[in-house]
Amino acid sequence: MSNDETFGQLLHGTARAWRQKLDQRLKPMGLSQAKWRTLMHLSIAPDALTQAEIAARLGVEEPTVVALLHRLEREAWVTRTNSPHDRRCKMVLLGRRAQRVIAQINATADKLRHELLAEITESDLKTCMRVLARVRDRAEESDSRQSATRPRLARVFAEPNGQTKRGHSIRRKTARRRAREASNET
Amino acid sequence: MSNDETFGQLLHGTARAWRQKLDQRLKPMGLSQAKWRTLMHLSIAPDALTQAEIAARLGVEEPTVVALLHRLEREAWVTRTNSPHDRRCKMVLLGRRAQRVIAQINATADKLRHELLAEITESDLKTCMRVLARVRDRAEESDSRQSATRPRLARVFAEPNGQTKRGHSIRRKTARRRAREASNET
DNA sequence: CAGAATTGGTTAGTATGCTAACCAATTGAT
DNA sequence: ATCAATTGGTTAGCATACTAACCAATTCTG
Repeated sequence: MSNDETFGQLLHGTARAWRQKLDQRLKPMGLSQAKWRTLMHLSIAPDALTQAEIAARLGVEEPTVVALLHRLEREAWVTRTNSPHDRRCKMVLLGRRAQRVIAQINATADKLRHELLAEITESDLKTCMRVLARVRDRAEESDSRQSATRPRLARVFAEPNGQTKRGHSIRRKTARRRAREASNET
Repeated sequence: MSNDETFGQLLHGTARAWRQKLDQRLKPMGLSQAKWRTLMHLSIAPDALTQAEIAARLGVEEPTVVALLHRLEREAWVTRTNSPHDRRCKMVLLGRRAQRVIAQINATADKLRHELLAEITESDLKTCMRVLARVRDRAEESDSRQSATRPRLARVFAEPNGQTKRGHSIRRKTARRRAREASNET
């Protein structure tokens, strides 16, 4: 009773501390975790992304991305243009500024990661990640059915598949399946 | 490279999914994770708590607690009164409403916890928690010194000046230690 | 004891996240 | 071809968290 009890606290506390620390490190560069993650996904993607794709990759809802991109655009990190293929879409592009410093930014995040994970055994880390993935999947399961109107959140990870002819038009469902495969979490 | 890379994502994704799920379950009762956690700490504590103590137990900053208590008070979950011993302090008390349903609320959270942690080996869980605790502690370490004005986090390190005049005045550090003991994380 | 430092609490402003409700465009089904 | 459903994006409104700046009370120090 008291031992499980702590898991939630611990999980949140750790996530919070991690985010806090990363934000602190990125701050001098005018960034935060959310912004950095967005830029990273943009820099990894072979083509420009739509907002929906960004949302999927970040694992957040679209309105969140709208606000996030507003801030990023305001600070000239990204540009948004209408897609010529689908007038509903807006393609998001890295601004020059971001392109210039992206490597440095990623290096910062990498460094922090290695710092925080130093001392952790490879095997322990694996176990931990397996547990986390399992818990996350459990938590994301629909409690019973919740029909099927809007698809739930799809987590997507950057995968360098150079195709996507129409580029911007990855279906959510497809993206989700792909993500799962690419990250062998299932 | 790609395996560590995911840890941050996984950590946040899991925490997010967990919170989301708990919020979803608590919603019918008019609660959220943050509110529930606050009520839980209040119900566990032997005496009324001050806002600073609540902040320490929740592991968040004081302004966050202010807003949180505003909402809880507005919805009649708690009452706040001035401390007779220290005119700076406000004691926070559980309202009748909360007292009545607190057990049910906790049961809901417990149930979710067991659901999400089912299938996880006792040993794996232990490992995972050990890793998380280690990572959190690493992340909370001050990078170098961070001056000395206000203590940074709620996880505070004050002087062992054991006074505690009238009992209600538990120092932050004490609160922190207590929290740790109560959840046997250390 | 007087001034300095610390502590409890608040406000203001910002960042991230969510849901609900909506419009416009595209796709699908008949 | 047309009407319904889906999808991309937005806005509005809320919840939760932070930092910075501040006031008031208490405690510490010289």
